[in-house]
Amino acid sequence: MPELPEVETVRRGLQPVLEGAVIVKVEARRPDLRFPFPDRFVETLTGRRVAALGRRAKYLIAHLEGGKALICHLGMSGSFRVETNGSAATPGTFHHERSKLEAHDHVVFTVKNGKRAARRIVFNDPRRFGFMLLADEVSLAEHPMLAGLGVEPTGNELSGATISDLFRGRAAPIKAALLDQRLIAGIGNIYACEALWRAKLSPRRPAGSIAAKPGKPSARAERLATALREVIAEAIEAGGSTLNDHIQPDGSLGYFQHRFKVYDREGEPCPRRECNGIIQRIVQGGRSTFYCPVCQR
DNA sequence: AAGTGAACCTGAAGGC
DNA sequence: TGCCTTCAGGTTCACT
Repeated sequence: MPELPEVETVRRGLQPVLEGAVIVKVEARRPDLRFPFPDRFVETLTGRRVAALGRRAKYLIAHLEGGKALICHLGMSGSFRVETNGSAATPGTFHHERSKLEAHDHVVFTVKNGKRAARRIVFNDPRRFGFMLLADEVSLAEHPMLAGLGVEPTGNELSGATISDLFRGRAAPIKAALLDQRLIAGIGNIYACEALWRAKLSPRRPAGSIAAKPGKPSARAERLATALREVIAEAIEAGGSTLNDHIQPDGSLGYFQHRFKVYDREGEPCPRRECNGIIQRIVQGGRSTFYCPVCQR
């Protein structure tokens, strides 16, 4: 389920565990995820200290001392959990046996941070659409997975003018354009639907139809930019609020419960006040789209 | 070139 | 109970 907000929540959860820690052990428990693990995957990571944990769109990037970086994607079903290793009252009692590994636990990192007990960080991914790759820090931005990514929908990078320029001349439905990572990077199926509802824009509308002439403002593009920034920011905030000491009580990270306005609400009344519409489900590009045909134009 | 649909893989849920 | 179909928050590739 990871879109940008979930990945950012995972990043914030792992950051205090990983940053400054040394990866003392790596286990790849199968030869591949979506892609084969790169050559010398385990050897390259073992013994390296994590300098920083970053994110680009839906990619997690662990910057390692020594010039390498680990690029992770969670795919559809990937998640990390940090093993708490018993009670906090008995530090240093880390157990090395793999007694608690579960189905689809594909990668196990053991990290040691200063005097604290070693901890295991486990990557679980039933569908194996996730992947882990290695890159050189100096050419990270040119890595094939990152080079073509579009603008980040966080902060102030994404403006109405930017969307107007990106969408101008495009005949594809605006919903499809939002999912195109080469334009805006990090929007997934849920937040595309949610943002379009907030902006009162029909997902069927051609993307180019909200663009203004170059240099002119577009009220629709401005609405969409604001909706995207807000829905992403609120989701990150909600995710962060679920983190207790950066680790959820069950040890898992990143997946928060959120009540969506239209996503997965086919047949329910539109939650917008003074709108009498009923949420519809349509299929665009093979993916479900949920929207209100009354207030979204 | 841009747009659409299938493919990758497993598990959950619903219909019969 | 069990078998079948459909669907799932992502990306890539092949085809029109």
